[in-house]
Amino acid sequence: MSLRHSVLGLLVIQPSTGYELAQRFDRTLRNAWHASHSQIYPELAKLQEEGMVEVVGEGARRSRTYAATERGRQELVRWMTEEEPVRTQRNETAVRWFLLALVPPQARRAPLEREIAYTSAELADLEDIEAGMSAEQPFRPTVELALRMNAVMLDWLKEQLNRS
Amino acid sequence: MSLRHSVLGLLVIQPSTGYELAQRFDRTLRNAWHASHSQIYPELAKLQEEGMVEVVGEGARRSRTYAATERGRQELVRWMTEEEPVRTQRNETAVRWFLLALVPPQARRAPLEREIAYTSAELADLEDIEAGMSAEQPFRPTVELALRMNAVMLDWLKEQLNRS
DNA sequence: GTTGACATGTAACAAGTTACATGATTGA
DNA sequence: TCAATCATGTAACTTGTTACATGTCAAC
Repeated sequence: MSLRHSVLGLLVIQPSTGYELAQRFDRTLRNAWHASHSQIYPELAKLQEEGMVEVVGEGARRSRTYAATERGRQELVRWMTEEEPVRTQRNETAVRWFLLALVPPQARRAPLEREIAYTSAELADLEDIEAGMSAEQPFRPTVELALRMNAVMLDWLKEQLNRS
Repeated sequence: MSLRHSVLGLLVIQPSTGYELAQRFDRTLRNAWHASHSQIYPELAKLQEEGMVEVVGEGARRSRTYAATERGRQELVRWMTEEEPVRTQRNETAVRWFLLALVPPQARRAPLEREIAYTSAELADLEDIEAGMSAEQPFRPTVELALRMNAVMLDWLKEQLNRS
């Protein structure tokens, strides 16, 4: 269950409301983990009960801003250093790319062009994020990795298109 | 639900028993989708009921070999070309790499070395697979993509280690 | 004969999605 | 005042995991 450690990590980086966390999952963890608000709110309640997070502010529209506690920060480091990673992945896009060879060549163009459009947009997005980041930002390396991976993917997709 | 189309795809590539499918998920779809036998067997039963797969042979130990039917093949192509891809991903390894910056530099070496070991092994594996593949194999491009991505990841991990 | 891989299945539980529900605030 | 976005929550359902259960076959 990476949900709890993703939430914990996001809150260590920056205190947020549940609503903001849902957005941050979609923006900064897009290519790593997905969580919707219906999962986030109950998880925040559980984490609070366990003393891993606390409410540090209340705003408009009954919103509560949560932050990780010292205990939460320690739990995150423990998880990162001591717990054996679960290597199972779920990525429908990767499944589709793998199965591309099974689509007859004439029908391959459409899905390939769709994937090229998607990946180009992702790449452009990452370039914008990188451009707005100072060199010392602790998360810059993560963006750089995503950037390199997306560039490799886009190249590959274009090669596949040229061959069909 | 990519389970059904992953199963369908694997069976189009090569007829298999449920047991073999479980192994193929772990080998060839490692970085795309995971499924365990307790999910595969009921899914095969459902796919058979719907005429997407059929039993093409029975072997030792009450094993049944399934293959995709024409209907199954058509459904797979329909899914690949017409259905809007679900872009949500779940990848604990990616979450961990993202959160690396939150681990104090002194504690970062251990997880980084573990990830380097893991990624090197994956890369070596992929190189073996590629070496045993003829140039015309329809799935060679997929292996090449995985190879390039793993190379990028390994480079990145080594950079991170050098910086900490 | 016994260990390990092959082979299939179900049940209980946990995690994740979709749909339902409600209300506040902002800006056009 | 109306629509969009902010904001939180729960319920029903689907998907996925872990544990339980059983039996076959080959090699040592």
